[in-house]
Amino acid sequence: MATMHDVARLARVSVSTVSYVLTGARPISQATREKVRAAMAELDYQPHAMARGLASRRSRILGLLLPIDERGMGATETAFVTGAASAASAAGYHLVLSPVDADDLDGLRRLASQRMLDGALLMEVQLEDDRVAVLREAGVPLVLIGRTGDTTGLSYVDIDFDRTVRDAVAHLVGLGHRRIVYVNHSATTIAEGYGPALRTRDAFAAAMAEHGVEPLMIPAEDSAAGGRAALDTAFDRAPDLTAVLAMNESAVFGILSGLAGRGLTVPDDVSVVSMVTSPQVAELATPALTAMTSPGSALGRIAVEALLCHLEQDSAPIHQQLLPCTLEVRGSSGPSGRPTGDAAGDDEQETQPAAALPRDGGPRGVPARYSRGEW
Amino acid sequence: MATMHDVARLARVSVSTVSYVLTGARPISQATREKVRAAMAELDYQPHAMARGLASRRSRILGLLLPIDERGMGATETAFVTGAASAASAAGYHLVLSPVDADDLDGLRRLASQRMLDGALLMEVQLEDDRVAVLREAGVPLVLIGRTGDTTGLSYVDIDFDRTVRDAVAHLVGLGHRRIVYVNHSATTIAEGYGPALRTRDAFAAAMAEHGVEPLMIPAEDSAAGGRAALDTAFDRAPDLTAVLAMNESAVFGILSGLAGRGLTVPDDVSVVSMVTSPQVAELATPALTAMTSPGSALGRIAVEALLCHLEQDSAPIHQQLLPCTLEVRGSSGPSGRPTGDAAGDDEQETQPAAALPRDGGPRGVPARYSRGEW
DNA sequence: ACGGTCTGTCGAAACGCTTCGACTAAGCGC
DNA sequence: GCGCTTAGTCGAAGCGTTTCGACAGACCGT
Repeated sequence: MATMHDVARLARVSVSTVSYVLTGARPISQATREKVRAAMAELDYQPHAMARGLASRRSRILGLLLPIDERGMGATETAFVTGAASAASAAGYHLVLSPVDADDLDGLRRLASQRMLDGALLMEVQLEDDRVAVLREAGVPLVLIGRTGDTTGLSYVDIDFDRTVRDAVAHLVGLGHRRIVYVNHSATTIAEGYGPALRTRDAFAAAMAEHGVEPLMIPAEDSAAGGRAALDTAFDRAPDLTAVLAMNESAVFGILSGLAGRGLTVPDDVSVVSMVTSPQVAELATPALTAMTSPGSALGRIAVEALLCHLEQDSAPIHQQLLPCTLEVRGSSGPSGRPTGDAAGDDEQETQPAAALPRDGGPRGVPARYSRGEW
Repeated sequence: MATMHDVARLARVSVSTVSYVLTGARPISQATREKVRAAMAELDYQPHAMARGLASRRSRILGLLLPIDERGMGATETAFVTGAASAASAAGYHLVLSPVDADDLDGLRRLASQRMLDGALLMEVQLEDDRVAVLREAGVPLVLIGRTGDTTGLSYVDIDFDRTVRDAVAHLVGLGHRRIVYVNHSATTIAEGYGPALRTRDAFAAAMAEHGVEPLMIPAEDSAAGGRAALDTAFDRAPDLTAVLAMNESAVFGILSGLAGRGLTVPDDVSVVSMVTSPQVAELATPALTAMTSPGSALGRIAVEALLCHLEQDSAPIHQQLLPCTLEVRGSSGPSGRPTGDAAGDDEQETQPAAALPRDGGPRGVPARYSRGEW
């Protein structure tokens, strides 16, 4: 392997000159630069990552800290990871996958003190997450995926659950549905303070209230059986339901089969919309699921870019961004045929001032569902 | 951050002594060792990864080379990745995720010459894969996930497709099925020489022949619609079919819905077995899919361990290992009720000598399906 | 008492790069 | 023509480890 010395010798310049050609840290004349470039090409020179890292104190390695999660990653997380990896790679960085047990704070501290990571992405952030404090103390620039309860001074990217739920509810209300059941994660998951479950619960209540209809939430275990059980409960408590909004990818398949078991057709009798779902999974169902498609890989990319900003100039402002899931209408949602016969329900929607819409929301006064393509 | 110098000063020894305490490369007296340990603890010393890497010429970083694949990773690949990451982490190594376009050989060469990777795992290996040659030239120790056509001198781990198909077929034949259709990946995928599609195709033909029944393979696009289409073709060509074995996770859901559309019940009228499937996905279907569960995370772990062997002692023998998917019987397979009425079909199975079983196969002479738990 | 092997320790030279200070010319305003 | 800045280059000092050769002493058989 050729080193910088070899290049310098061949180009008849000093090592530092070669380095400056590479990094651009100081001006180098056109002529010299070309000589050096030629020498590098001839020797097939590649800078030695470790040496560069040691000297410059920057490893060009980013850490993706994922909790060791026995049940494994879902499609959304996977998309996130690959998105982050591509973005890092495109920027000339490497992404290391570090599984750290969520409560192995010592392990995390050790990892951080090895000075191998220029920065880190923290996945599956809890509302209260000690890992954040550990990494901050260790001086590791950080971007969260998800949010802690208190986000002051922290950069994060997360799904805009509020907007996502609103869009989903607007879609269903727009189709004439009034009795909509929200199937959330399990009761214990909610009790543990799992952010997405709590945020969507509240957003659902708010969105329904804005449309003047009553919210009903049912928790469900993350499984097909859990979904079926939740459906039974749902019919107990709201026999006239015409639509189900489900947070829970596994449960939604149980709901589908539960409906079929009751002799109900989707979407003619009951509409089903799945939250935070990947197209691949949505297409598995019959009919294919109308779903809020998670911005998995975009989240990954944005998180990496935000982190890189912090690295390039440490005065960079903190980056806090929410991305909504986008509605993709497939076969599992349709007009409500049954109870209420009233036109569409646009009026209720107007009662929500446009000011409540997130930054990039459509033109003022236009309800969200019209400003977003429903391909 | 404390350095080795600080530790050495505090412990009143030389830096090299500290180093020897850490690496064990030379004997150090009990007393000194404890002094040094104490100093390290007091200063909260952590070795600097880059410096160590530069001096020792070993980065303790492994690369996971995954092709940039727009349609993303499936559950099996994801499990593989997390398995590999945990194994690496447990061994004190880091795993970097390097998305490299499958035909960007220059990019790969560049990556390899940065000397950042001690070794690499190559995912989604094709039957002909130039990346292998590139990495070998660059002198990067390598373990393949999957196999090239010619595997001489190469270490790999892969799914034992042959055995997996055999076990699946044995399960169905044992249930009395005679007319079994194999739904493979798409015709173009097969034409491109995608290993798993070819290997399972051949294994299916062989397994069926051993049972004295005629094989029928239908290619299908990787989608629910593709599965439905394949099912139509299947019924055209074999109206009396009683079982479907499907390679293709997406297609299998289409097959299920296609069967329902024809008024056929699973498993009473037709049994369905899915190949290389994760439990999570299998549970989504109704009824839950009897499936060959892929050993995703075990593959990852084993691959990493094999790679580490090559690093520790470069004389290590090449490691070639196949892991079968394990049959998990759920609700989608059952006894064939319809055409043939003959007992079970054990006799045909015995014609395959046990010698063909891989290393850890059950006791000799016992058919595979009895030696494996069917929980 | 004498080489000879071990054990335990040290100092210094790498490892391959970045970066700082210094120096030389050249270009500029006045 | 004077000092001043600026462009372009060099040499050397790190960065924090590992590792090699050297060496002092202890322990051995003879």
